[in-house]
Amino acid sequence: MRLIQNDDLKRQFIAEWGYDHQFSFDVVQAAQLYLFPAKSIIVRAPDRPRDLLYLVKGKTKLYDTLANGKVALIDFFTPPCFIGEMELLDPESPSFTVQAIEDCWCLALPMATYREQLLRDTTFLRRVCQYLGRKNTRNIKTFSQNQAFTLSQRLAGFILLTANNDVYEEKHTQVAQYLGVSYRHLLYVLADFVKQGVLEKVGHHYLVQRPDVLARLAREVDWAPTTAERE
Amino acid sequence: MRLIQNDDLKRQFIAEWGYDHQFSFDVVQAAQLYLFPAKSIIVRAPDRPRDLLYLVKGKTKLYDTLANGKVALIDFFTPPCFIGEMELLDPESPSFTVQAIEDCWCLALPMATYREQLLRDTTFLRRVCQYLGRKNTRNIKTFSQNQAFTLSQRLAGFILLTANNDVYEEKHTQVAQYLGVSYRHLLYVLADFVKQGVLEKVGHHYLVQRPDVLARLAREVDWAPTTAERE
DNA sequence: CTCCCAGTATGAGAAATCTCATACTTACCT
DNA sequence: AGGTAAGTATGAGATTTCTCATACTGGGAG
Repeated sequence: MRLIQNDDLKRQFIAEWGYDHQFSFDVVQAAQLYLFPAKSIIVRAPDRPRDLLYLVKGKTKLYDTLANGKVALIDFFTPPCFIGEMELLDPESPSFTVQAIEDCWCLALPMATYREQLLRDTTFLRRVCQYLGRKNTRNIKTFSQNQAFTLSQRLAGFILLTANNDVYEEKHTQVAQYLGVSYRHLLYVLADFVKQGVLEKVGHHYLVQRPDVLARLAREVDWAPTTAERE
Repeated sequence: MRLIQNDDLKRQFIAEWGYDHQFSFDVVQAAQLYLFPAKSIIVRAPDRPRDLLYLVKGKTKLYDTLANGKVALIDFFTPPCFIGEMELLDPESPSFTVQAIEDCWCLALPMATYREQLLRDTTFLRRVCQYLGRKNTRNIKTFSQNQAFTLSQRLAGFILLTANNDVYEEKHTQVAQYLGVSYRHLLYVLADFVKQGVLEKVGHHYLVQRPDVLARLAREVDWAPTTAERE
């Protein structure tokens, strides 16, 4: 994680996603811009996040650590989107691990300083409600529709979503669980992609050779990673 | 829909679910208690709901009306839970149809009177954020886990959830879509339940003969209809 | 260094589920 | 009365996906 002291870039991100409209006070000064390099951990459960983050560029994934120590993929986020809002608002809420898939830029408000103010800020609270409500609606629609698709279609979308620089290297066990299919079947379909020349296997990861073919397969699948939907 | 003027019953419901803790002002006087009979429509899209409701007893289902006029099942609610909170908080949000599965009791705050006050009430806003956040977390976990189960297991849970007085009479087309399976396959499994004596077919609906068998099948399936989780 | 575990890998047969074709019924419109 | 659309119903064959069995690998624990 690196603090980026570039006010122009910060202002540009703020304007791009309407960050300042999410609050009733002036956050332009208060917010810091951070860069989380690809694969770095943005929030590590069970620690509580130190800042309220707002993802303005990059893709992230969210993990849960199960009681048995296993790690389960839960969800994906793309800009614009809050990170750590539940931990701020709901002291009871479990916290999850968030990892950068590719380089991620985030605007950050330190909770230690702004917690009380945020909890009293009705503009902010209403925004979070809207954000959560829409996310929920979309997730439900997405999930119930996606059940209808075949694994090769859903996997195609998943690979496009999680690959970084055309390198796909998710753990098969986690992916099988996330996509709700057996490990065996996942490997069949992956092998099939390789046979068709869509992927190339290199050691323990895969290179995406034909993103176009994957995109065509995934065409109808509405992956809809979570975003805040700028106003 | 019937207004129930029974202050004792109202107080009892308020206490049972901690309704008064969801707001920073005194709602005990302000709230009305309504009874929505089984199968009646609680909110009809695209109308905006007139009241902010809080379900305290009964089960409801939520529908979306698609562009083509078809109706899609979206979600289910059990007490305690808000109804109409998104329409209150997010003017952009589409509104959905909510129908009572069985007799439903709701506490109601007329939006015309309380809208502004609610939008300024940080206690209420924080509660809704928590409610939406938890609902989201659970939905995601539930959906991704449930993909792994076979239709007979998921259908068993679905029947238990939607049956009223052991009568199951959902439209097969809607259910197939909701559960993400083909109409054909749904009918196969239903026919199988009948053959096993778990269901009995009577005209165009089914009687649940062996809820115990359904419950056993559904045992591991975490249906988790949405609730607010009392504090 | 060896043991053991998690993750990876592959085969074979079984099951769950899908697609397509075809009817019948009911409601509603004209 | 005829026409149409949606929902219901059932069969046959094709695909998708699962379960189980079996091995190989790399890395951490002792």
